[in-house]
Amino acid sequence: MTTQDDRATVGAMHTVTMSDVAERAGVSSATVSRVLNGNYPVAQATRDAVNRAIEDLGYTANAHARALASSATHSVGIIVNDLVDPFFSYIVRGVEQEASATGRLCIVAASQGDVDREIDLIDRMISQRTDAVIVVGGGYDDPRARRRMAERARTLAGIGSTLVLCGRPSVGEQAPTKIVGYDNEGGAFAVTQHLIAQGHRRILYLGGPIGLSTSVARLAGFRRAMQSHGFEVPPDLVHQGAFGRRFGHTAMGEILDGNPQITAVFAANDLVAAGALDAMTARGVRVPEDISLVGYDDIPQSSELTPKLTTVHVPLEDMGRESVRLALSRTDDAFGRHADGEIIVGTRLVERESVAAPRATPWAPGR
Amino acid sequence: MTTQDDRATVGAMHTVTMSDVAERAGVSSATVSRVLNGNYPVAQATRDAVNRAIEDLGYTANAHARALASSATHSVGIIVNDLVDPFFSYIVRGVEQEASATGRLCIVAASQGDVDREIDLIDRMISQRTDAVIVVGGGYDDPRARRRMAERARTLAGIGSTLVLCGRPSVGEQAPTKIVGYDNEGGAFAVTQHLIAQGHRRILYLGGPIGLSTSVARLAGFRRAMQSHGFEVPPDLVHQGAFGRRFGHTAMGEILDGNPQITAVFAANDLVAAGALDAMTARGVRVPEDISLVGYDDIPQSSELTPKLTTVHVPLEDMGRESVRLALSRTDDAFGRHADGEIIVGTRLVERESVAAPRATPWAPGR
DNA sequence: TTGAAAGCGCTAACAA
DNA sequence: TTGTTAGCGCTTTCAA
Repeated sequence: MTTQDDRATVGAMHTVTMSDVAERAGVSSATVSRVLNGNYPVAQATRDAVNRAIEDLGYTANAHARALASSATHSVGIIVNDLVDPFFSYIVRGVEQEASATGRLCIVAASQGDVDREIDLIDRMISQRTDAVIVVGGGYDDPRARRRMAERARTLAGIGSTLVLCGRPSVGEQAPTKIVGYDNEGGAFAVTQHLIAQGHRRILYLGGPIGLSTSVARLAGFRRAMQSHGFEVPPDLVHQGAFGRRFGHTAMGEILDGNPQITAVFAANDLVAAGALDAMTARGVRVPEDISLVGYDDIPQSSELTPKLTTVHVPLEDMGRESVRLALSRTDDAFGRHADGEIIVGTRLVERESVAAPRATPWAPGR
Repeated sequence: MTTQDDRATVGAMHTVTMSDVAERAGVSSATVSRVLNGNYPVAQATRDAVNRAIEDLGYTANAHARALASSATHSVGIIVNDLVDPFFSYIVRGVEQEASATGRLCIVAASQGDVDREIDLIDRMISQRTDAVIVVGGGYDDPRARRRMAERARTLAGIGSTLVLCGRPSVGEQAPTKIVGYDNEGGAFAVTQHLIAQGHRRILYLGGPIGLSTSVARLAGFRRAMQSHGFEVPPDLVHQGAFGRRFGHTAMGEILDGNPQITAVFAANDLVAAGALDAMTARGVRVPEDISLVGYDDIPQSSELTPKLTTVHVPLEDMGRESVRLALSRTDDAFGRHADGEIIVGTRLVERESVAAPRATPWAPGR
């Protein structure tokens, strides 16, 4: 009577299908489908019989057959650089939450920042016919990459899906994408202003891959703020490279050893800031007494550093959630004005403990 | 000639299928399938024609139709508590790497520690017919949960898939699962030994959900080490609760304020250790001068704390990779002894800076 | 309220 | 080397 017994009875292992259930319940498979989906009236007695058969047989519907017949996959795809980087993992968490709240499964893949791999992954998601494919994080402004991306956007639109660019700039007006972004340049402008207001003039800009859209925008905001106050940005005070903690640590160490005469550091993201902080602490540089430090993104760890990091808050999890909401909202452009396919989430300066007024004389190595 | 033009020509949007490609290339769809899969010889000229048609039409194979016809999904499923917790995200990263190295996509879902939800997610993965479903992290020793899990394992085995328990204890000898684990109890024993060897006697055990297998094993190792030296473990020096940073912070704070007269803390994992460290630092407790601290897992952040944390290294990413390898290795038990369905990865004590000999008189609040 | 039957888009014998 | 032909397991008209 139990599942196990029945299985044993069956003998040769044969995947249980809907018609097995139908046979056992003495109905047609169409009826089984109806009780499973609950979208058509079925007599209570029939329903019970079917459910009992399902239970007895340990039947689990085949999602692929279902997808093929109904062309509804109940899944979303998401592509990130790296699954352990908090920037991405918080966004993934948001996506997963919203997906699962709407009964969808989440296919996630890591591109490791490789453009070709990213395109390849999108193609695989297209194969999966996911309801949306969400590409996260900055991209490089390569015309070829944009073109390929735009092509994918069209293909996806063609199959009733949506390409969402989350935290990544548009790939062209023509491409049918939706966008969830935030004002990178503005946020950078704001933190820089904050530093300037405290009296800082020689500020080091540290980190971020050269050419990555996110880097470009943050650096631009930094530059604009400096220039709007008539301050120069000497080339030796702009050190780009990467977004990781290790980069922050190494680069900051080298720079400090070169006696840069700076009073503040603008790290391109919080991870870089954390690394830079390590390097400073290791050299006896006090933050913020000797040198002030700001980051970007406000990943939760930032408030757990010593000192707590002043940074720009970006609602990562929300961005993830909004990405799937936006993708799923069928803005029927066929009828009149379509709802905007773009969401710009708010960003704000979070003042904590890593910024103070500059010292009279900048910190110098060799105590 | 271009993709776009052709699409425009088609008129009403109709998903491009294999027979569209076949027609355009003037061959049968079987031939298209052959060039796509490259598993049968196809004349070069034919191959070229087909590829051109694919290109022209912007054809992307439907993975569901493929899965249905071939019963091969090229996907693996993974279920974790929380995607942003480094313990899990490193394992997910390992799984994703290995999956994608073998041409598979990765379906990931978060259970938020909810047992029912976990079972539900497994069922959804079964629906997807993933090549493996990997369940990560400690479980509660609930007979009902074990039974349900064992049932799923059987179902999965029945469809040629595998349930992998990664960092989670067996659900019974009978259940056809594979296991990737590590010696939780032994690791806990080892760090505790280390603390004892330094001279510590009053050691606080902090964190870990009560009853969660991982917690249980770590606490057991702690107890065994203490007892093997004839030391008591007073009930007020065992504070369980959760695995998060916040718990570590709050609980440690309260305990310190109660003047516990301890010389060391064994945090159930690194996150708890990090939180406890914050609480200590905030109260002017110096680690390790006043109180020593150890953690568990060796998440990368641990070596970035101040002081760097002494902890037990667990190869999280490897565990993820091994989980999919193990699941995919078709150990044909039909023919003789099957390879062991269990991998126990090595664990080791990592001595860093957070442990020292105890002070003559234990730290007490109120400076 | 239920059943019959025609696909969904692809793979895999089996023939040719 | 290629085509024909059955399905894979489900949904969804269309009838009854």
